[in-house]
Amino acid sequence: MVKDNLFTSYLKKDGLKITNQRINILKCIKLFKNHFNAEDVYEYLKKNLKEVSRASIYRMLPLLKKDGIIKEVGRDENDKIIYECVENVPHHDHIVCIKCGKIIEFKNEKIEKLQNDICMQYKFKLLEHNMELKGICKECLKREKKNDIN
Amino acid sequence: MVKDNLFTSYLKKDGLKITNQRINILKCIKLFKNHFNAEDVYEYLKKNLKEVSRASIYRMLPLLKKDGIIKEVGRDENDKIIYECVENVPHHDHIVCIKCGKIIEFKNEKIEKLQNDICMQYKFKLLEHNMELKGICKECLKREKKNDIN
DNA sequence: TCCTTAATTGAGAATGAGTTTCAATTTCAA
DNA sequence: TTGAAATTGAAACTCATTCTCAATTAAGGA
Repeated sequence: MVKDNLFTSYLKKDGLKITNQRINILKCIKLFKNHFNAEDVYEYLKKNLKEVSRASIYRMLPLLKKDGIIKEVGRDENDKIIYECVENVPHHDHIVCIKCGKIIEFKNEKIEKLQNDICMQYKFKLLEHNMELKGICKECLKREKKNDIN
Repeated sequence: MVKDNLFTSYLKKDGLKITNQRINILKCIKLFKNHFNAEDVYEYLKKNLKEVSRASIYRMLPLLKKDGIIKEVGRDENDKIIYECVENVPHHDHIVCIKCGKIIEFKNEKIEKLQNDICMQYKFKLLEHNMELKGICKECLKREKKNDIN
């Protein structure tokens, strides 16, 4: 038997049964202020004496993604899916340096507006977007120029 | 011994030995006008009597990606990495319906301009960008409304 | 052309993230 | 309280990708 609380409403709305495992997974992902993967959830719950099987976690994350609670943001170096909790991580886009890996976060209202316009034009209801600019940062450009004096 | 041709220049530039396998892989990916994965390359070469081992293909694709010949554009339903050959697929962005999977391709000059401005501002040399808008298409919205009359 | 050596290849084994199976457990509506 | 249906977890499984290593090959110098 699980008491009613903030976390149950999502489960109920989605027609999912309220189990301790699901509540614990939900509580856990709300704690991550940054990116996380399935293993992070497993480890966190294990350390905090709320063991949940990996199977349940791997079953839950795609559901949470489908419902927009979390967002898939890529893969890490071990090919694990990286997630972020939407309400914990305010929306932003990324500029990534392909040389040194530096990441700059930014937000541009004009682009967001244009994205909305485009979706209107195609009669799409826009729910989210991902934008990643890839290039070379100031420092790496400097380094490259130096090395060109061969 | 492999004759010099259009495909060898890239390999030479990168300090890679010119092998028939590499030439065949290069020829193959230049033929794909759309997305492809490692298995597509393997199957194509097999059918065309130019068998190359999967190992060689899986070794080659990350090199081609690193050098900007091909681009990683996501994962398919079997979790295979999807690539596209940069010079074969003119630049565009995507609107994806999260309900039915429909993909619309578009290009917006204003957004491209703004992306450039942003990179200038952060002193980044912009090389490429990925933008994906996710939402619900007209048809799926209609279907949803219909089903709401419960 | 012939050698040498270092890179490359391919077959098959290994890896590992994620999925599935199924018996046992739990939820929850009646 | 009860029972159908959903959920769980341990372990087996899947399968894309990577690794291993012996055999082959490219390429530069003699």
